[in-house]
Amino acid sequence: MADRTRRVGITDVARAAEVSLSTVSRVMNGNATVDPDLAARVRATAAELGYTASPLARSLVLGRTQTVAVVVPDLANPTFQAILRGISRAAGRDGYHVLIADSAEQVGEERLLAEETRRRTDGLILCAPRMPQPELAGLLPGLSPVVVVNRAPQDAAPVVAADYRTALRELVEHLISLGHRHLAYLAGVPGSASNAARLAALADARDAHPGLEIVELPSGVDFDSGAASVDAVLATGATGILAFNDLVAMGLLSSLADRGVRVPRQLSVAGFDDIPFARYTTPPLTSAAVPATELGERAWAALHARLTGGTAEPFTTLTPRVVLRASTAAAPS
Amino acid sequence: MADRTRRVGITDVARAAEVSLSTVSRVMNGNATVDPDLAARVRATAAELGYTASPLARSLVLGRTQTVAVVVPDLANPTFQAILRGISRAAGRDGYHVLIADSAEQVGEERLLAEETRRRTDGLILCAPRMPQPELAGLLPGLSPVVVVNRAPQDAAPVVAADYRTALRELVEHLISLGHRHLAYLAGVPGSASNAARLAALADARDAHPGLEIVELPSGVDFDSGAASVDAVLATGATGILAFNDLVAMGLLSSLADRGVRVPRQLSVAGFDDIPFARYTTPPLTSAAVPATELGERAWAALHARLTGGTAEPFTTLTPRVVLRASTAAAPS
DNA sequence: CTGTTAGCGCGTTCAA
DNA sequence: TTGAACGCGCTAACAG
Repeated sequence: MADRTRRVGITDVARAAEVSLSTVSRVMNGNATVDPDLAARVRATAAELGYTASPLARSLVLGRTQTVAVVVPDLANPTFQAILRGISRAAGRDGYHVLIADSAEQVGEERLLAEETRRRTDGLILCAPRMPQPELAGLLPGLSPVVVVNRAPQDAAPVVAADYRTALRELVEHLISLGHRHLAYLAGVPGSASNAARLAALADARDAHPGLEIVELPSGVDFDSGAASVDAVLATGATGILAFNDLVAMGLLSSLADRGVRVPRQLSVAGFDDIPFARYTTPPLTSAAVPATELGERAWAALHARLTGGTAEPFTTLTPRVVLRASTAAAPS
Repeated sequence: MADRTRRVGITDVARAAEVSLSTVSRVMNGNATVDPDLAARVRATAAELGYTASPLARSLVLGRTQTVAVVVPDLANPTFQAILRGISRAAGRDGYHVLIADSAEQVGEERLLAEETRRRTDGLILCAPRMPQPELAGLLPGLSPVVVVNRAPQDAAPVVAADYRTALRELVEHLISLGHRHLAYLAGVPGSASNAARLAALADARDAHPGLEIVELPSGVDFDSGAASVDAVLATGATGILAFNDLVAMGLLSSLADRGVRVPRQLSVAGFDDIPFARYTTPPLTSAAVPATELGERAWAALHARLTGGTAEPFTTLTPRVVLRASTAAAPS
C-alpha cells in the first residue's frame, strides 16, 4: 500500500531501487544502455510506487510540451466543432494533446489568445481568424510554428482552406445541366470572405455560360432570412435558387411550401454546408458538404510536419463535396 | 529592433535593467515591495524586450498550470460540444486554459486519457464517462480535483447532471394535461443511463396516474430508428408518442407524413434534447431542452471552487426545459 | 554501463 | 528594499 500523501518523483524511485536518478530516467525513457536486470528492478519499483515522470518538468528541460493550441472564433459553430474534432483526433493519434481557446467572436481577443496559448504549447492552429489581414500577417511570424485554417494564403504560415468557390461553381453547373438558365443567389453577410468566394464562383459561371442569368438577392445566414426572401425570390422568375447556406435554404423551402410552390417541380433549391438535417428537409436538400473534419486533419498534418522538422504545403485546398438530393431537378419547360 | 533569434528570459531582462533576477520576478508578479522607479525601469525593459515569463517554468515552481482537462466520449456529439463550450468559456473568464481529450467512444481509452491529461493540468472534468461504476469509483480518487458530468452521484467527486427523469416526467404530464391516456415510448439504447432515467420517469407517471397506459417500444437513437418504428407505433393505438430524442421523433414524423397520419390532430409526438432543428420540423417539435452549456458552466464552477480551496455541491442537478410546440395537441376524442 | 553534475526558467526563502 | 542561493522534477553531458 503506497503512501499517497505526496506525488512520487524520480528521486523516490531512485532511492527505492537503490540507483541514481539518471538510471531511472534512462529506464523510463527506454534508453537501451542499461543493464537488463537493473532496468527490470527500476521498472518494478516504478510500477510499485505508481511513478510517472512529471510532464511539466520534462517539458521544461526538453523544450517541448507535446501539446498544441487551437484557437477558434466560435465553439458553437458546427464547422469549427468539426474542424476541432479532426485536429483533436489526428493529434491524439500522433501522441499530442490539444489546448483549446474560444474567442467567442471577440476579434480583439484573438491575438491575445493566440499568443498566450502558443506560449504554453509547441505549435498553434488558427481557425478562420477574424482579424484583418495586416494584423494577421504581423502576428504569424511570432507564432511559428503555426497553421492557419480557412483564410487566404499567407507568407508566414501554411494555410488549409475549403474551396467555397469551386464548390458553389459545381452547384451552379449542376443546375445548368438540369436545364436551368435563370438563377438567383441568396447572399449572406456582404463583407465576409466566404460570401466573396461565392460571388467569385457566380462570376466564373457567368463568364463560362453567356446565356446564363444570375440575380443576386441580399438575404442573410439563418432560417428566418431564407423565409423572408420568398417574395423576392419568386419575383425574379428564376427557376434555380442557390442559398447562402442550408439554413437559408430551409427557411426558403418552408415559405415556399406555405405559398404552395412545388419544389423541385416549379423551383429547384440548393443549400450549402450539408448540415446533418439537410437530408431530412422536405424535399431533402441538395447541398455542398464542407469537409470540416478533414480540414482539421490536414491542418494537423501540416503542423505535425513542421513540428517534426519537416515542411508543409503552403496552401492546401479541399473542395466541398456536392450532395445531390431531391430539392433540385429539371427546370420547368 | 529586438533580436528574435532566441526567446528572451528573465535573465535577459535582469541584465538589461541592471537588476537581479529576483527584482524582475517581483515586478512581473506585482510584488509591492519594490522601489517604484526601479519597477518602472524593469517594466520598461521587459516591454522593450517583449518579455513574458515562461508559463512552463512558472508552472513547475508554482505547482499549478492554470489549465484544466476535459475528457469527452465523443466530440461529434452536440451535447458534449455544448458542455465543452460552457466549460471553456467559463474557465476562460477565470483565467484558466482548457486541455481537451476525445475518447471517441473507446471506453478502454477513457481511463488513460483521464490520467494522462490530469497530470498535465490542475484539475479534470470527466464528461459522461462510459466506464462502469466500479472502475469509475476506483479511478476518481487519484484524479482529484475532478468533477463528473452526467453520471449518478459519486463519493469521490462532485457531479453535475441533467435531470432527464424529471424532464421526461414533465413531458408526460404535458401530454396528460392534453387528455392523452394512452402513450407510447420509443426507447433508446437499453443499457444506457439516460434511457434508464427515462424509464424511471415513466414508472413515476404510472404511479401517479392509475388510468394511464404507457407502452414501451424498442427503437434506437437516430432518424432511421424513428422512421422504422412507425408501424409499431400505430399498432399500439397510443395517441401520444414520447420519442427517445428529437432525431427519433423526426424520423417518426417523416414516416407518419408518408402514411398520411396527421400530427398533432391524430397523434401527438414529443422529442427530447431540443436540437436546433426541432423548431423547423413539420410540425415544429415539442421537446425538452437539455441545458448543456449551463451544465458545462456548473461543472466549471464546481471545479473552480475546489481549485481555489473551496468546496463544491456534491450533486448538482439541472432540469431540462420543456419546449411546447405544434407537434403536441389535445388527444383526439 | 552507471553515477555525478549542470542546467531548463522561474519563484521564494534568507541575509544583507 | 534588494540580491544570492536554493529548489521545482527532470534530462543530458561528462566522467568513471
